[in-house]
Amino acid sequence: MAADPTIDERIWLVVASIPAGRVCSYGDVARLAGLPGAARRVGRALRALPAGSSVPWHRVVGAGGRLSLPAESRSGREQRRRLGEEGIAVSDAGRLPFAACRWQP
DNA sequence: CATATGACGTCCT
DNA sequence: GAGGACGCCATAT
Repeated sequence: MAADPTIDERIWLVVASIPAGRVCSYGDVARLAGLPGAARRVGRALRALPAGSSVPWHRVVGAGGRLSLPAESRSGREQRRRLGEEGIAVSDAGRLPFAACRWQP
C-alpha cells in the first residue's frame, strides 16, 4: 500500500506545524521536510491524506500564493472556505497575499 | 532497468 | 496574463 510512510509522515508533520492564518508553498514544505525540490512529492502526500485528518492541508498552496486545486473541485472549495475562515482572502483567480501570510520558520 | 505520472517550480514566448 | 517546455523528486507499472 503506502510506499514509504516515512516520507508522507514527515511531510504531514511539517504541514501540521503551519500555524492557522499562515500558508506555505509546496516547495517550502518539501524543503522543510528535508526533500528540497520535491514539491511534487508533497502533492502526492497530501493527496494520500485521509478525509477528516487533523492535517491542515488547506494551508499548502502553490508558489507565489496560487491555489493548485481546481476551484470547482470539492477540495478546492474546501480550501478556499477554510482559508477564508482563517482570515486569508483568496481572489477569484485563486490567489492570496502570499508574502503577507507565508509561514517562515 | 526504462517509462509514465503528479494537489509543483521556474523560465521563455 | 496565459500557455507551453523543461527540470525536479519519488512512485507505480
